[in-house]
Amino acid sequence: MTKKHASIHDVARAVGVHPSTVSRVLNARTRHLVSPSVAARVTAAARRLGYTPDQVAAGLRTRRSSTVGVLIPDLANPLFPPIVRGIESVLTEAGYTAIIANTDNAAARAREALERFAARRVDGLVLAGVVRRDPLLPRLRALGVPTVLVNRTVDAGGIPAVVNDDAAGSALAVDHLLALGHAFIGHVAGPQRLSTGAARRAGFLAAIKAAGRAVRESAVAVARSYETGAGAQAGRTLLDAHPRLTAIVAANDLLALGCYDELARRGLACPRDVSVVGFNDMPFADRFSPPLTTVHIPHRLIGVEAARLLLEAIAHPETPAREIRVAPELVVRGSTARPPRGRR
Amino acid sequence: MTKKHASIHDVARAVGVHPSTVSRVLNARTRHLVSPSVAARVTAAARRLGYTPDQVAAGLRTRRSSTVGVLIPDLANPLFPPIVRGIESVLTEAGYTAIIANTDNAAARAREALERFAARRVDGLVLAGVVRRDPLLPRLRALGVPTVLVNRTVDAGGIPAVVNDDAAGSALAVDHLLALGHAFIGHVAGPQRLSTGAARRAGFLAAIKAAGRAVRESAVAVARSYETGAGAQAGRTLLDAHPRLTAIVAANDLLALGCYDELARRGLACPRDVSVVGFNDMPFADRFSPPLTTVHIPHRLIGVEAARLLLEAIAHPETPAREIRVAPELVVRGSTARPPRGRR
DNA sequence: GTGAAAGCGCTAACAA
DNA sequence: TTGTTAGCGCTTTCAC
Repeated sequence: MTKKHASIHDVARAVGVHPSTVSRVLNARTRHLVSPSVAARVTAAARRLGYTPDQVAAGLRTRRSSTVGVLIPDLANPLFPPIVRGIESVLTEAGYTAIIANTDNAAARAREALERFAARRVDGLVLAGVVRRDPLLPRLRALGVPTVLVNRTVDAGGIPAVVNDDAAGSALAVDHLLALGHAFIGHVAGPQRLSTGAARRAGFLAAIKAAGRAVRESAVAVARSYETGAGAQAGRTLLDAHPRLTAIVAANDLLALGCYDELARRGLACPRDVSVVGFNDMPFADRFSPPLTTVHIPHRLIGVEAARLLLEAIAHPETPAREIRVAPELVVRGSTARPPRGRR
Repeated sequence: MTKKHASIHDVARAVGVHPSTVSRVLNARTRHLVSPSVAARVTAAARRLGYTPDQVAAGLRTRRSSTVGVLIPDLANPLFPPIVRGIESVLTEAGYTAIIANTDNAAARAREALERFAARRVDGLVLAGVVRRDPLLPRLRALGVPTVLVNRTVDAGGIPAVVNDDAAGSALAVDHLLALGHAFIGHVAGPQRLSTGAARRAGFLAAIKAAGRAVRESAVAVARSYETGAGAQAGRTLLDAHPRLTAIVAANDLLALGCYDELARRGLACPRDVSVVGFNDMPFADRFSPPLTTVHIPHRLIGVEAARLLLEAIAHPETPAREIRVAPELVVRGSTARPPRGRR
């Protein structure tokens, strides 16, 4: 807060009019209630005095903070900036200010952040990092703040959400590999406590089945986290169990990168020996070696839709929750090719 | 803002005590003024009623919003998330909430964001995207809000700033190339209206000179922006003018990537024919093809230092501005090698 | 150690 | 069309 902002009172005195009149002029919804000449003088005085309405004080009175809390796991994870920008763009447009907090996937930090949001009386909440059975749920319900989930969702339902169509994404990856002639495809799955991990895994299995292939549960290795190291380890498990595997669908790009590492460690070439498909299409995935074939998710759009849903929920709190599922697209690059001869 | 938060008044009534007493208990600085027994009952009632102090209302009274505005060009630029996280971590620790706004390098959007910050009565400002002669400067001064610059700085001085030691970074890159035996090194410079572009360019020239080599201004091509395409174009200019160049220092990693592209277009191999050094060490630079040798900047640390400086400025507004320069490090990877035979 | 009262800057209901 | 008044939830000075 700075030295001394001019107040509505200062403007009123300068014009020789009552403060409420100034308020009326400044508020678009009530400006027509004041005579044009006075309005003009008020506007002029406000500009001359460098008057900036105190939005916080206004919020105290109107009981709306014009503020939205955005909870994400980690801003430095390349997945989230586009989502946040999408959210922010529509929120700003609507006169809201987004407040961002990182949880680093720690439940305790998420809880603290939620309490800070509550202390600021946010008008709404966007949660980008929930787990399927999120411990925050009861507190959320108690708070009664309009909330939208984005990117990941919860098992319970009842909260509006905007997510990628993960099953469709897995199918895109599997069908691409099948079309290339791969007969034996493995899956490096993400953590199953996350909706993305579970949905991509289920989608993978369903797509294999839909193609009339044998579904072997052992062709799926679950990674402990969405990080490169975990991907390498899961890749190793998979390849140890099935040396004749010719393709891997990874549940995200980092896991795919881990698979790259494990393949290199074994002296296997990608895509010559084993094809790899990622998930997310993170920035610069086209610069990897080899350039990564991956399922592109329109992250910014997901953020935009989430913010719109939230504005809706704020305006009409009783509207039943709905889930928006956004369609992903396959981006074919250099990490997939036909399987080696004799392994089709 | 949600349905009905319990207020300090509710707590007071529950305990049968005056609201001011509740306030005293809740405020660490005045708690000792109230008897232990009453304090205990107040605390219990507050917890039972689920009372969360309204930080906004408190701010109205104390004239401190406990809020800091952070202005960045683009959150989706991998440079900024680590800086923001660094800022946020120390600000949160100190009880402040960061509000982020993106400018997309548009002066008009920066101005709007600044006004929104002013309307929220932020206690401080962190600006990450200033240009050397920033048009925001006069308005900033008028606002009188404690401000810290980060990552880039302005020519005028007088505002505390935390930046990378760009000259030192350029020297690191040049010396590395010289040590490898390169005799003719070019520079793809960043936009000169940005302090980083100017400082890295100056540092490059100075390092060449310090090594006793001829300084040719024409060995520098200035890119229009810090984007891949601009890097490719500048690289082309450079290589057209000096086909015998064996190494390029790029003013950031994206420009380096552009150089990769231009080299590929010419059928030149990196690092066999031409070595390339980047600047920033962006995430996954080690995954590029070839893995990028680059000047690592401790972005998170820079954010941390900036926030500390801001807290200092908020606490002691009259402290003279100082600039903190953080030391970069060279990370040698696969994009640099000895020059081709006959070109040393 | 506790209560009373004023007021931060604004909006909104009611009067004139 | 304009003025009056009350109060959002909190902190702080002053009395007791």
